[in-house]
Order: sequence, then structure tokens, then C-alpha cells
Amino acid sequence: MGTNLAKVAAHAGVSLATASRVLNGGARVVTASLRARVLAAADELQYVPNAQAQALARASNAIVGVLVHDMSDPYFSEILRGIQRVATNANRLVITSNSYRDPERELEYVRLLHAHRVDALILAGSGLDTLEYSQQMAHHIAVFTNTGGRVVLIGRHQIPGDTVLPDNFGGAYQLATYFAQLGHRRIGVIAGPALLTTTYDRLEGFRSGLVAAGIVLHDSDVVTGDFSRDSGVAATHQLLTQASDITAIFAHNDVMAVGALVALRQRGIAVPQQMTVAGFDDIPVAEDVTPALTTVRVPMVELGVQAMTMALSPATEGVRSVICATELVIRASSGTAAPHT
Amino acid sequence: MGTNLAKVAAHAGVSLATASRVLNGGARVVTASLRARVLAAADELQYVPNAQAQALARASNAIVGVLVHDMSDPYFSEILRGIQRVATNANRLVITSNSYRDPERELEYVRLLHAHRVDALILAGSGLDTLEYSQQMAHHIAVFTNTGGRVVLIGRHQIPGDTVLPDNFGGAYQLATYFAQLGHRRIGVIAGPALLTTTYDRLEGFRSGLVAAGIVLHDSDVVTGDFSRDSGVAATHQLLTQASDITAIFAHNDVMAVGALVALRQRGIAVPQQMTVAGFDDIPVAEDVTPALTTVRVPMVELGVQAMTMALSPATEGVRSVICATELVIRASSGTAAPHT
DNA sequence: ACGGGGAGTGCAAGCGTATGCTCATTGCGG
DNA sequence: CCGCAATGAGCATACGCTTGCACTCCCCGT
Repeated sequence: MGTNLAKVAAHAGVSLATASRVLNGGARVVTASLRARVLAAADELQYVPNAQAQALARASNAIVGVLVHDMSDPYFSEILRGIQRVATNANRLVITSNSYRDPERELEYVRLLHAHRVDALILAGSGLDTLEYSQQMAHHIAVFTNTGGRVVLIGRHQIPGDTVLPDNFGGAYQLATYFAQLGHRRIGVIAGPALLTTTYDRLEGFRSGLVAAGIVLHDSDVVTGDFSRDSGVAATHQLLTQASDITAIFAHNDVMAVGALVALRQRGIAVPQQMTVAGFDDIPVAEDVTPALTTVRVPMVELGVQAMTMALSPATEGVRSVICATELVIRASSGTAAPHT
Repeated sequence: MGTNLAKVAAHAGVSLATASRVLNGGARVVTASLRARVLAAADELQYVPNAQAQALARASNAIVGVLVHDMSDPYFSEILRGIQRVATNANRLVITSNSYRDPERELEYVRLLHAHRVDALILAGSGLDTLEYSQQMAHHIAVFTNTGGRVVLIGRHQIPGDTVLPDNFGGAYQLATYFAQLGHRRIGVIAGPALLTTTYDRLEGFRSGLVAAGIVLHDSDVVTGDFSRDSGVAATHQLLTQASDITAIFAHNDVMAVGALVALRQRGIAVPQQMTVAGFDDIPVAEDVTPALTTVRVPMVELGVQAMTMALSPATEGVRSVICATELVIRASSGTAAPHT
């Protein structure tokens, strides 16, 4: 059934070793005539090398594992695009897995990718900020690293390792400053899941920016979503009910901000005349919704590129860390504070 | 460095075979006390099995390869979601690769996944309808199948194999009928890449529907895009320039339809009052743009589920084929034909 | 009490490939 | 014309694991 190197060698009338050297040993120590015979045999027998066996024999397999929360989420698909770009150039295969933010599944996947002896592991998406999770993950990662694996984290984690992270705090701070300038005094926030470091950073950056402008962010004006569009819709309705005099809404990602726009349209509230809305990330559709979304741009592709580049470079002594700047992008969904009713 | 089974066995004071049976041989033929010793040793030594070696020894590795055009495209991320769902339940790892519609890269990936001896291969996205490509791909696929691999195609291909495909023709036909009922007589089409079977089917289905209503679709009213938002924008401008009296636009996917909305807004053309717009697929954002997009729903997740299910089921004698129905979804972007100027 | 049977272990042979080392061959200088 | 270096090919082992088969106990039936 399967053609293997042995058959190719036999067919070409050479030894296994010679066939192997012809097919992948870059060093040209093989006579041209034999070389040709082997290549012909391989072609004729439709030989496809067994990557598993190669990896076993070589103890390296040119595979990088990537773990994302959800690759349907534009945030992650853009990161993946960056990762893939570098990986392709470096001739690496990428295995992508979705954890769907389930800690257990995440741990399981790390183990699985480790089992497949990936050369490197990229964890995209911020980590869960619970002690138990962090410890377990750190432990698994350590075991992986001890056997020569490389690890890169995208987003802030409690786990030690090379990291590339967007300036969530700074971006949120900028946005808060901008909101204050527009005259908004009471602002609703649709936050991400409670335990994510991303949520924490975006929330605290925003809060700090407001404080600097003398504005207080009430805890009751912060509702939690799960980064999905539907949760954005629900959170907006909740905000409008329990804090009807807010004049602006900051959603922790664009997807939820789109949900906010939908909810506001359902209620007949005009954006930006009656309500300012801003998101975070600047995913591709942000400029295509109506009104176009004011947001904080995160260089997602760049995050992926940086991460993969680090993953491919040899390990260094200490941990490295790259910070990618974020940038306020003002579009049509934000405006001066509506006069009080 | 790496802990392997041998070390675990030695540490537990048992043979390699026994350790292996404890760690994965489901059959409980091992004494409880030994079993415990092995498990303890494995835990203590932080043993992680080498999946490569297991695959080699077992001749099967529980991996399924998936090849998509571009997983940032919502169409494919939804399909992947369906694939992943089934794969996870069946305890299969999924390797995803992007071909970016490059035939050469596509062939290369098939070879690469074959090399990794994936149990099954899912090709998502319609094939390029050129003879050379089809033959080469069919050849590679045949080699793969001969060694026991399973193959499933999503979308119509010239390549023999189990297939799951959306009813592109029927959906486009329905849309044409609907457009005719609204009174549109001259319609612009933003088509997909010329050689894709999907493009062919959506175009011919639409044309047939119009013909049935006594309407002719001029070839010059069909411009080609590449399924990206920007190409939708460009194509729309082109249409408006060269066929200014069209009253409706049908884009071959929602992403390009969104581009059309953007272009129309730029020109100050009201949708649907002055121009009807419809897309295809019903991606998640279709209902969030303004106006909400009329489109043809393709059950993308279902496509993925069906494909993976087929991939996991044993091969049958002939090729199987599942057709997933499409459905017209009427939203705010379509309306009765605008009166002639 | 002895033989047969069954359950539990261990031995060893692969799975497909890479590669260090040995061996044969050739060509050249002395 | 002989011996040596260089060059190219092959043998055999290693990679980490699974599994058929043989072997050893121990228990039970007769």
C-alpha cells in the first residue's frame, strides 16, 4: 500500500541510505547517475515521505502550534494572518486550535501540541487571571520548555515567557481622554469577560484616563459581555435601563460595539447625535458599519508577525517582550455629548 | 532531556510493554498495583507521550487536515467552526492551512498534509476550473486515497470524491426571481473569480432565474471581483460608470456586497430607494450593516459538520454527495425598482 | 496431588527515516 | 607500479512507541 523509502531504494537499486540522502540530504555527495535513478524511482512510485518518521529520526518537525480563543473572531483571524505569513516564509506548518476560552480545553490542547512535539507554541489571547489556571498552565509550559520547546504569548499572562502585547492600557487611556474632551461625563462600559487580563487592562486604562480628566467611572456603569455581538446587544440594553443618562458607551471590542449599535438602532437612539459609541481593535468591518466605528486600532497582523518571529528565533536567556502601540481611530460613531434631557 | 516511555517503565520497575498498556491500552489487563506504579512514575517524570512515535507505530494519528482559501473570510471561519465541532467530539486534531486561492500552494499543502499522514483531508472552497489544476489535484488526491486516506470536498470540484455542496444555483435562481418580482429589469452582478465553480454556479443560477422571468443579463453588466470587500467597492464604481441605469446589484458574496454598500454611500445613492443590493452566504455581519443585507443564506456551519462527519465515516464504494439547501433572506437592502431617471 | 487453563508480563520485532561510521573504489603523486 | 588520500556508497543503529507471541505463575477442577 504505502510506498516507503525502502521500496524506492529497491526500485532504484541503491541502498536505503543513499535514497535518503538523495531525497533530502542537501549535501550533494551522491553521484549524478544514482541521484537520477532515485529521483525517477521516487517519482514513479509516487513516494511521499512520512513526516512522522522524519520527525522521529530528526527530533524536529517544523511545526508550530497556535492556540487561539476563537478563530472566527476577526481579532484572532487577523493575528493568524500575521502568523501564517511568517510561518510560510520560514517553511513551517501551523496547527491552529480553538480553546473557546475554556481553561480546561486550553490546558488539554497545550498537552496535545506538546505531544506532537511542535517546535514552538504560540498562545494568542490574554490569559485567565486565576491563580489555579495560571499555575497549571505555567507548569505545563515549563515542562514543554524543558524539552526544548519555544513558547510565545500574545497578550498579558501571568505565565513566564516571551511576550508580545498590545498597549491596551494606553489605547483605552487615549480613548478616555478623547471622550472627556467631547464633554461626556457619564459613560457606560461593556467590558470583556471578568478574568481576562485584556479586560483588566482596557478597563483600568480607561478608568485612569477618565480620572485624569476628573471623571469618575461608576462600577455600576460597567457591565460584562463575552466579546460576542449578541452580548453587546444585551449589555447595551442593560446599560440603557440601569443608567439612562449615559451619553457614551465604550465596548471592549469592536464586535460588541457593533452589537451596541444594533441595540441603539432598535431603541431609536441616534448615533452619534444622542449617543457616542466606541470599540476596540479596529477589525475590518469597523469602518463598514453605520455609523463607521470610532475605535482603538490594535495592529493585529503585526502582533502575529512579531509572535511568530520570536517563536522562530532561538531562545534567549531572559524573557523578551515586545509592545505594539495602539492608536485612536476617530470615525463617525463619536461626537460631542448630547445635552441632558 | 525528554522523558520517554522507557524511563517511565524503568522508574516504575516494569517493562516497556506494561507501561505502554497502562498509559493507553484501554484493555484493563494490568494489575492494579502495577498500574498505579506506572501512573505515579509517569506523573512524577512529567511524561508526555510522543504522538509522532505513536502514529508511526499505530499507523493512524487522529489528525484531519483542512485546506481553506482564507480563514479570515467569515465564510470559511463558519465552516471551520462546524468542522471543529465534530472533530472535537471525535477527539481529532485539526490542522488548518490557507491556500489563499493559489493553486500551487494548494497542491503543496495537500502534499504536506499527506506527508503528515493525516487520516482525512477536507478541501473547503470550490476548485479552480482549469484542466491542468484539476488533473494535478485529482492525481495527488488519488495517491493519497490509495494509501488509505479519506477525502471530502466542500463545494463543487472536478475532482472525484465525497462532496458536500451548497445549492448555489438554486439560491441564485431564487434571488433572481425575487429581483424580477421587485420590478428590476437591468441588474449588475459582482461576480467571484472567473475560474471558480462557485462563481459559475451562482452566475448561471442567477441568469437562469432572470431568463425565466424574461430578463436578459448582459455580459457587460457582470464585473469580476475577488470576494474581498475592496474589490466590491471597485466593482461597484465600475458598474455605475459603465451601466448607469441598473437598479439592482447582486454580489456573489456578502463581503463584496458590503463593499458595494460602501461605494454607494460614497456616491450618495440611497439603498434600497435608489438601488437594491443583495449578497450571498449570510455571514454574521450581514444583518449588522446598514441597511441590513438581503442575501442567500448558506448553512456554513452545517457544511462543515457534514464534511467532517463524512470524513470520519468509513469510505464507501462510490462517491457520496450531500447537498445543503440555501435560502433567500430578505432584509432592508432590497426594494422595488427605482423609477427611471 | 497433578495437569490444564487463564490471566498478567515481558520479549522482541517492527513502524519509516536519518546518519555516524566503516568499507570499497578511484585517482593521483611519488 | 605501489601506496595513500579522497570520495562515494552501504551497514547498522537509533528515534519512541505498539503489539503479537511466548512465557510464567497461580488457581481450580478432577
